[in-house]
Amino acid sequence: MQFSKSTDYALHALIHLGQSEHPNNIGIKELSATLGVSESYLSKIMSKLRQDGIVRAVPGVNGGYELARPAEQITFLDVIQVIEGRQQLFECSNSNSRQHLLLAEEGTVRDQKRQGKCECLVAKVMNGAEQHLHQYLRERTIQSVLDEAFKRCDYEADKK
Amino acid sequence: MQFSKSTDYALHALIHLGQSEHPNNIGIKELSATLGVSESYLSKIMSKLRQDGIVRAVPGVNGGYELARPAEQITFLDVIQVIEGRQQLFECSNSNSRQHLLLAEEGTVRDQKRQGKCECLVAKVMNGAEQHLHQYLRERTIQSVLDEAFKRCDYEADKK
DNA sequence: TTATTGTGGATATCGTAGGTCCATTTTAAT
DNA sequence: ATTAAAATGGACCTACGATATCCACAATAA
Ligand code: SF4
Ligand code: SF4
Repeated sequence: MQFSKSTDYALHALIHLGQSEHPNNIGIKELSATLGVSESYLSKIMSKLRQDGIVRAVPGVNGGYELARPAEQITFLDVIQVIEGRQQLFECSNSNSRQHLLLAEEGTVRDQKRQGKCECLVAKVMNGAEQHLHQYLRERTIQSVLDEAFKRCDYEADKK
Repeated sequence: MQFSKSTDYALHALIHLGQSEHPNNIGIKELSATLGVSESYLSKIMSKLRQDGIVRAVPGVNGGYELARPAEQITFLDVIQVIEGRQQLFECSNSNSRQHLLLAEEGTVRDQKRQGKCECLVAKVMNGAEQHLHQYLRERTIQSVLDEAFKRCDYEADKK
């Protein structure tokens, strides 16, 4: 149960894009050099981010990547879901077991069949956990990290 | 980013142990039949739970497993950590990159070296998320699921 | 003493994370 | 229009962990 390295890379890449003052785009070379990740691999990740509308990409001379929307509208949850996929944290694997009958919500058996969803007591706890996690990650954006970094920078400057 | 099937099995096994009225222990055969999981595999999982003091096991005739402590003292977090391990949700993979210098806490560089910990801005967000998740999972116990199941049972009985 | 039950090591399979390479396509600059 | 720079996507590779099985052995209560 860990976030993949790709998520790590994606977050750092987006932070770099967000902090950049350049008017022009940022190429994979610069990103690769900054993060210390191979161009080949990083480009796969950037490609995913583009497909999901997190960044824009332009090929050709002086091309590169830029954020597709303001950094304050790119949440950690967005990034994580693009890279890790959107499967649930917990997916029941044996809803046909004997035990299931005791824990599943009898009253909504028909709803389960209709929607393919499972609202048993175990899943309820786990899905609740997932919702909490998502809520937290929805409140953190690329911009919020940048803001904190700038704040800290100012503080360091003041000391001198 | 998903919990493993083993975690699923472990939770269900513990719920079965907790709900059982039997004075004697419950063998792997019964657990296997109830959950619909092979004896071989399930015994591995039970073994882990035993090593971490969640259940007690006794071999021999009429042996089996029982909870090592009351069900209200076995949290979801306990179970998950035993099965999934205790690695962090997020572990930085390139703290030597150029970018790291901008985000890491300059003022505590020496602390980082001493403790081997990383308190940068990205990790701060992710570790915060993990703490939230853990807090939620600490508040749910095997007993709390059983209680809800009983409550629902009574409700169903009332309707009849 | 013995039948029963859990333990742990060896082994197998399979999917996926992590990564590389290259041919192709797209674009801006000239 | 040409060309060089840059992103794209497919093929391919490797290592590792999740899932699972089997069996010899240890422990225990009847
Ligand atoms: S009780 Fe819930 S988690 Fe357990 S088998 Fe049924 S649906 Fe799955
Ligand atoms: S900023 Fe944090 S997450 Fe990023 S490389 Fe440095 S320590 Fe790792």
